Amino acid sequence: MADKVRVVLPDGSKREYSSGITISEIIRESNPSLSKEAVAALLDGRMADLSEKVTEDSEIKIVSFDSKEGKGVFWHSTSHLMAQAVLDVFPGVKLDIGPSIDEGFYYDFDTPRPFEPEDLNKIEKRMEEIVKENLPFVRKEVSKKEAVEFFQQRGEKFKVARLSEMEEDRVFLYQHGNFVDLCRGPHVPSTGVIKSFKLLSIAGAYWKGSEKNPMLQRIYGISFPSPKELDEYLKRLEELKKRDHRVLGKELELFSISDDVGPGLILWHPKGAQIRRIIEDFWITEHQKNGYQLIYTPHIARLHLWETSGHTGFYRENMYSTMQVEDEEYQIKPMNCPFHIQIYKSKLRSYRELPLRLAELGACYRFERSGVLHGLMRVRGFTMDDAHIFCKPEQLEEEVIRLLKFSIWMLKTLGFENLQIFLSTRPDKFIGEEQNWEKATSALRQALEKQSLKFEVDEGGGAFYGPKIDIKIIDVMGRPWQCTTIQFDFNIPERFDLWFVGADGNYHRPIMIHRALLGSLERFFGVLIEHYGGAFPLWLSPVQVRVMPITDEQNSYSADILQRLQDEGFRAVMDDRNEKINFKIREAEKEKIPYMFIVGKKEVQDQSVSVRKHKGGDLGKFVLDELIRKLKEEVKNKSTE
RNA sequence: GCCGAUGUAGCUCAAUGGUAGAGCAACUGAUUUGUAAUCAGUAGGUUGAAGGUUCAAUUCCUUUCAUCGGCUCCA
Repeated sequence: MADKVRVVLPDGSKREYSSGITISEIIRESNPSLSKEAVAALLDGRMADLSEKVTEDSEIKIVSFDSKEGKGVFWHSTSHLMAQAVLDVFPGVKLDIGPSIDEGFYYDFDTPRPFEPEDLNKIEKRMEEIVKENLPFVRKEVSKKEAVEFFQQRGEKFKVARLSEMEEDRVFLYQHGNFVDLCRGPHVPSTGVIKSFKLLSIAGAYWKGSEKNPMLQRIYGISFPSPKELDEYLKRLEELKKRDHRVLGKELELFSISDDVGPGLILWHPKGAQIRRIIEDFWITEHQKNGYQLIYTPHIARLHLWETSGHTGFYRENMYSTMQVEDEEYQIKPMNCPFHIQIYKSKLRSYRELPLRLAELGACYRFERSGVLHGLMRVRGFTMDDAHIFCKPEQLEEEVIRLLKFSIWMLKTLGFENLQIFLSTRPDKFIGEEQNWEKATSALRQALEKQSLKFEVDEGGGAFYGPKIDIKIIDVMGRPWQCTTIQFDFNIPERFDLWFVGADGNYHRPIMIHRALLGSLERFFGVLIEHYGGAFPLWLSPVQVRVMPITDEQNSYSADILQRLQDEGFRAVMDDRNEKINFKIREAEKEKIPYMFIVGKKEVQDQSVSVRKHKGGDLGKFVLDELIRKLKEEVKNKSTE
């Protein structure tokens, strides 16, 4: 081992240190301000503890809370901190694992009795004490055998079970105080770094996520380097609560779910239905412009159809039971594709007809387990904005390019600028020819690359019947939602024995693409509500203008304005109740109506309108004609401002 | 489906083993009002449902339905 090591520092400069110096010493010496930020380090690109010794020439980068990795380290360390507190407060509890997640961390425990909400306070109190003790996290390398013995002795059967599945011979233990956990690390230097945390919820979670395994108790939490950041995070949670589509759906009278009707079944109230209708009209018009033909298909079909499609096999658990009609079994549809295929099959198809694009807003019913239902986001009855494209293999790529363009344009028009694209490739279990998979997957990839779209590859994430592209939209709160899905299907054309006559006069198998752009109208509406926080842009808003006379002397003038607005095609209403203008404004603001037209004596006198914009305050007086022109422009542009 | 929590007026919430109360909303009346709540009055409940314990249950117990947070799954 050399006496001296040459180290490339985070700022790119090089320095010499005596061998065995720790990373944190180097950082503290070379850049004290960085040392405060650092939660861990990258040592030659490998995640390392700050306490790790440097014994070779190497490059050091710091990992701070600002980065994804840094957050992971910080949260993971907090989960250890919490686990210690849990063991201190509830002796006899057994440990499973406690990773960091996208937002925060959790730890799974095996407990004699479930945790109660008050337990979280007790655990938090103990955590605070441990933070004050500022215990260092110490890393120790041991053989797997030693680790097994150690945890066996402590009765940590889940740890032992997980260890026995690991392939490595050498494993790492992390200790702070009397708490020892099996862990790859790295960790923050000491418990004192974790200044600010909150335990958020308790949940049951199956061991290793499988229903066959026993259920453990999971505690979720979040932590930050400063109380201020925690505060901001909790405020964000509040904001999310306010935007919750279930809350807004009720407040704004958009939709409801009735016990008497059944869980997961949506009642669209007039205002929600109005928005849906606008989206549907938009969708229909644009599909027609884009070479789709609209169709309608029934809600039920003979069970036989679903046997042919294969759904009774691989999709059975999501299907409702059949109903008996004149000694025939009928099935309510979980998908639209078999119907669309019947339309394809209704006559002999020529290559000249391809690509054939059949589109339908089709209502589907799927059985979802009671525990997974969630407002509009996860329901049992929903409307897919579905289409099936039948094409020749050589048309694939162009078709996918068209699809991507169409989908992205539509999502952006609806207000979603940020998208995430995923390409899912062949899973282990698949049907169809391997070379077809190759062709199709490369068509998808090429289509993405030709438009220089950024995408992630989900290896093996495709359906068993074909590869796919998924597009997720990122809403205004930064959350991803799955919408568009473009899936190839090698299965169904075979099963239904689909053909077209080629230019060569021979029969050929068409390729089929399933696709949905918005996903389902229900889920998309849910996302839309949360994205806009219920304050829809003018073109979507169920009520666009509310005309509000100040006293009943202006009622007739207001009625004229209302009539004019309605004649011009606006969704306008009048509030001529015997109330103060402040009160009317307050209600209109709460209902998030985009424009309030206020008319009093002055406006009647000079035949004008005072305009107030939702959240925008008083815009001043306008001539009605000019105003109508402006608003029409705003609707036409589908402006999201 | 599983684990836990919750379920009281349209909404948000309170209360006690002795037959439920507030604010907002609704309705009625007064008020004629200038950019986020005018005042007064009236009405509103088989306390999610069913069963049990008890002299007495909204409260305790059992079952059930639904919702919420998760697990699992997905448009």
